[in-house]
Amino acid sequence: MDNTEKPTTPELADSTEQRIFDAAHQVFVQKGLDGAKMQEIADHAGINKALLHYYFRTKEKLFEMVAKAVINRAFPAVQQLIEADMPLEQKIERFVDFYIDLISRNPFVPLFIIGEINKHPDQFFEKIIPAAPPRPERFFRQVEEAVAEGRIRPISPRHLLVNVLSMCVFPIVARPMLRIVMGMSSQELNLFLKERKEEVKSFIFAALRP
Amino acid sequence: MDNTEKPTTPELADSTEQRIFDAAHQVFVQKGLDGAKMQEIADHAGINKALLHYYFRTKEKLFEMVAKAVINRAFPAVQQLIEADMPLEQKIERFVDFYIDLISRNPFVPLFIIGEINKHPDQFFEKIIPAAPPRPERFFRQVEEAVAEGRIRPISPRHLLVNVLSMCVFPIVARPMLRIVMGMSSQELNLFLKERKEEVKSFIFAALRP
DNA sequence: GTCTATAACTCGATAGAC
DNA sequence: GTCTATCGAGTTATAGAC
Repeated sequence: MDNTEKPTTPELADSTEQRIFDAAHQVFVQKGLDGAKMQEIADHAGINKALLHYYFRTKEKLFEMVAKAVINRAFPAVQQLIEADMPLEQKIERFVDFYIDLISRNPFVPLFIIGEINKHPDQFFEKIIPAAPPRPERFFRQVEEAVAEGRIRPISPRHLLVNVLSMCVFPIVARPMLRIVMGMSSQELNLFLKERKEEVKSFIFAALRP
Repeated sequence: MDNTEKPTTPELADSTEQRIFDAAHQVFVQKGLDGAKMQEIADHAGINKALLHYYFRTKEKLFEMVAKAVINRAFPAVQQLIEADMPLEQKIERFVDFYIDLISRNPFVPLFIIGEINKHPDQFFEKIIPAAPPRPERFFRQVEEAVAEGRIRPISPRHLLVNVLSMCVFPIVARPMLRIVMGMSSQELNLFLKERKEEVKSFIFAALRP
């Protein structure tokens, strides 16, 4: 099963360049810079190794473009929602639904970002870091207001955001580890992950009761 | 700053073999099988590349030993606590404290386990998987009892365990990503992570109120 | 633009002196 | 046990024909 979302720049759709880029995206995200081989990317794209270099010069440059695309795709989606003009409770609900869907469709992406930053911090912080990182201040203010109004119990807005993120992202990313820790089969785990949206939302709202 | 816990088999402490193993542990856990280079391990250990092969034959064998050590160090600690004879509430408190400490001292370990299972599932499931994985059934029963007694509100025991795990592990593992998402400096992030133990515990107990 | 062939290089592994 | 030197496999990158 491959549920990786592939990026598509519309004007170049189905061009050789795009096919290479999509193949590289898939392979790099799953195997990382070191684990990915140019031959494997070429095979996935259905073309010859030499063409990779014709279009992208080096493996590093190709990786750099893929990594940038991944980052610039992952963060703005979150940003939009988190900055939206919407009551706090509704925002949290939508955030959980949206984010669990997003990660489920791209289960390797968070691991890719975190792992590659750990392995190649220089390249990442020099060349790839996003132009416009999310600005969660508005969300933070909404939480503070809700606390002041007594609608929710007192809580640090940052920790709330991190708690929500953690419960959405971690179980999907850590799938293989959960199987071991909880002794679940692959099917059991899939069922379990399907229940997550509702479970996470009710857990959060239970914790926020005044 | 390097806060990686290095394993030490006492009788061999400071032997060349142990120095190599410690170096390999550090490098493999941070960079994974593909990213780690034998030269780098040799440099860390302060000896020559050839000695690595003298003591451990091949890179794969060395990796295998390190991976086994990591697994057999990570899981039993969790298992003990989760199976302990202790009231649910106290168990959760201790679990959060203990686990956040453990991961803080070994921030790369969860990522290492998850990443390597994704990249080399065969090797992992054939050779490295622990003999005795955690058995969370007792914890699950305790949760069910507490629910039945009305001490806590109804909740799926599995999801509770995963929520606790997620909130403990993810923020530390995803440190570099959090810096971007929340726009924090390195110091701010350290402070933030120090507050986590108390925040997580109060969040969980708030969610469990009947 | 795309391919085949091959050069250049990286890295794990071995031989052999000490 | 430890080192230097080197080999050989696997990969990235280039040359050159079409």
